[in-house]
Amino acid sequence: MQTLSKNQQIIFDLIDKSPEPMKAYAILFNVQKKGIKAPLQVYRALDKLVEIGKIHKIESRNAFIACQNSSCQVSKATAFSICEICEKVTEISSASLSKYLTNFKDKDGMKYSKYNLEFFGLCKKCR
Amino acid sequence: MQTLSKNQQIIFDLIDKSPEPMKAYAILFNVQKKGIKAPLQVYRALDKLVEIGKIHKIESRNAFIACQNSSCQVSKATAFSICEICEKVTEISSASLSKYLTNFKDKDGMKYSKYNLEFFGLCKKCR
DNA sequence: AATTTAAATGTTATAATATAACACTATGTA
DNA sequence: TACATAGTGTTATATTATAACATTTAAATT
Ligand SMILES: [Zn+2]
Ligand SMILES: [Zn+2]
Ligand SMILES: [Zn+2]
Ligand SMILES: [Zn+2]
Repeated sequence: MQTLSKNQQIIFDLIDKSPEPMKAYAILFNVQKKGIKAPLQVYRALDKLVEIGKIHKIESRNAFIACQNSSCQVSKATAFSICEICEKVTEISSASLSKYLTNFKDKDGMKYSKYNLEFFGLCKKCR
Repeated sequence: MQTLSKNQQIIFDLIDKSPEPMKAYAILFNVQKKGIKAPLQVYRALDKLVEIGKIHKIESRNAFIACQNSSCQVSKATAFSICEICEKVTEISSASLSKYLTNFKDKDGMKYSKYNLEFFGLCKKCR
C-alpha cells in the first residue's frame, strides 16, 4: 500500500468515483479547479497510477478506470468487458481465466510476463 | 475474398510486406509517392482493412499489422505477442486459446462477440 | 541535522494520433 | 437511366501524448 502524492491522489479519487472510464483530457478538465492545469501533470499521475496498479488503461478506448479487483496489486494481468453500446467497462476477475492466461505458452514455448485482454459485447442493460 | 479499392490495396501491400507493425503516419509517409497525401485517406483505408480482417490494430501500440492467420477472415478474435524490447509482434494462432476465450462467460453469464488479447514479454532473440 | 538522491511538480511548447465536414467520383443494381 | 452505396480528395481541426527545462518536495544515507 503505497501512499500517493497530491496530484496522484486527486486524480485517483476522481477516476475511482467515476462510474465509467475517464479520458485524460476529461480528467484534466475536472481537476483544473484543484490546481492541476496542464496535460503533463495528468499524464504523469496516470503513468504512476497505472504502474502501481491503482488504475488500468483501457487501450481500445484511451481511457482509465480504477482497479476493481483488490487483489490486483500490480497490473500485469488485466481483463475487461466492454459494452459496445453504452461503453460500460467492467474488470473481469476470474481465477480460471487468469490461471489459463498466466500459464499460456505459445508454440515457441514463450511465456509472457504480462497480458491485457479486452472482451466486447453487449451488457445486460443493452441487450 | 473481397477486392480492395486502390487506396486500400496500396496500404495493405505496404503493411503486408512490413516486418513490423506500422503506424498511421509512417504509412502516410510511405505512400505519398503513390498519391495518397492526407491522413484521412490512410485512416479510411485502415478502418476498412481492419473491418474485413485483412489487418489488425495493435491497440497498445497504435500500430497496424497484416493478418498472419489465414483463417482469420473477420477480426473478432485476435491475440498477439509483443516483445517489450524489440517491439516484434506476432499474431498468435492457438486453437485452444481461441476456443477458451470464445466460450468464456463472465459471472453474469455474459457471452462476448469479440475479444482482443495482447501478451507482453521478451522474444527469443531478446532474452 | 546535514547531505545526497530520487520522486514529484509546474510550465511552455510541440509531437503524434485521429476525426469532421463537404464536394466529388466510381461502381453496382433496379 | 435513375438510384444507392462505397470510395476519393481536400482543408481544417480535434484529441491524445510527450519533450525539455527549472524548481520543489520527500526520502534515504551519512
Ligand atoms: Zn485491477
Ligand atoms: Zn451497455
Ligand atoms: Zn488475424
Ligand atoms: Zn525482442
